[in-house]
Amino acid sequence: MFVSSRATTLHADLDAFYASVEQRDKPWLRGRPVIVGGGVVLAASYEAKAFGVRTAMGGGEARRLCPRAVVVAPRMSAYSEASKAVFEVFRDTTPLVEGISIDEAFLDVAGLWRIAGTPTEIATRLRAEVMRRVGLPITVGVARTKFLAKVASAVAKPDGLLVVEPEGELAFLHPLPVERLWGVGKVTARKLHELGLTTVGEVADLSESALMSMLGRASGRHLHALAHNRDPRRIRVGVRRRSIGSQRALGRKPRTHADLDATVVAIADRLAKRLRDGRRVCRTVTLRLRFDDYTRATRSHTLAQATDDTAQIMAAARTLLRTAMPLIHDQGITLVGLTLANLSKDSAVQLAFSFEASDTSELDVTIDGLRDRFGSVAVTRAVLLGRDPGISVPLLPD
DNA sequence: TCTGGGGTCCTAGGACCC
DNA sequence: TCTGGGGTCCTAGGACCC
Repeated sequence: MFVSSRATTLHADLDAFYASVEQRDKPWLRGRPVIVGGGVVLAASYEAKAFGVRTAMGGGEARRLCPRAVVVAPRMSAYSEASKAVFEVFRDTTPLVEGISIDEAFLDVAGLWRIAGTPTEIATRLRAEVMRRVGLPITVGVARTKFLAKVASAVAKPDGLLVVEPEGELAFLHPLPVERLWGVGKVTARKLHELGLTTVGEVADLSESALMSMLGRASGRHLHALAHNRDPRRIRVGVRRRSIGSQRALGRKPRTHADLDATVVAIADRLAKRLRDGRRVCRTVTLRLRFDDYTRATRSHTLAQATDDTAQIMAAARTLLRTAMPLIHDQGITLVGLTLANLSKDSAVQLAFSFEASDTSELDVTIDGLRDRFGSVAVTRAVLLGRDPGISVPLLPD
């Protein structure tokens, strides 16, 4: 696989995104500590972060750390509009944009040298354009791999630009704390600390098999690769969502089955609409519950046929809720949610047929027969079996 | 200080098929 | 008759990310 030998991958990440939008739209908030969201912190301005306020922190602790902070309610539509405007700037820079979330993306600028200059020049211009056109500060990391570009932007925050040239990769990466590795959260960090490992360089000194036995096959392999800055992933455009979900926190008030059922029905209705808006169908419906001791449970059901029908999704969700009721009787329930997964395009209601044909003309006849019955039929795979058992000749590429 | 809402990917066991 | 290995799908749970 081709991997650029130069630093041509950009990771662009808006700074304290929600809080920056609030400060942009409300000038009196500029220069002051701002917290978006009341129950938990959805975003904190850098003035608030200076007091130790962090995303996902409980609201009470945040206010204790920074009593002067202005707490504002989230305005999701404003953020989504700002995000769209920023992504327009991204796509005006290069068509190779891979969005990761509402406020960050990878950009591949490898082919732009002649028309747009060096990656550093492109990144500098990108930051200025986002500020000029959308009024928001953004940090850009530039490196040879996606992973390192993301680390670079995290290190350069806020309102910064950091280019890691190929010669300086490991010297940059190895002194950093293990928490900088993608995929190292609280649990993995604790495991590594218990083994006396605190820096990326110390992880890089371990063999892959040692890491695999400590952390499991996939994460061991993954961390070993990242610690050596091996990350062959290319930038991909147009990646489709694999699931959609919605959930509702309920507080600690006791809920009856009827309350929960009504909530599940409302969520199923919303999700089915989103599914149809996105021209997708789902096969798997998952009910998720959270209890007052913060343990969780899920119950899922996979339908025989993909659907976007509200009634069908609702019925599956209500059945799951009934099967989960024994769990609910014992404990208070504080959250209920649904996830729709196994998504495909709604036009791709797929039927699989298997039949034998002794030659291609017989195959054609059979396919014509299917077309008569089902309208359009796309043949996605056919295998012609030879006379000798065990030999198969692919008729069409997969 | 008690904790939102949106996602992704991995693991492991069991059922089932060849 | 006994034994087996591989592959796929489904379900439940968990870690992680923004």
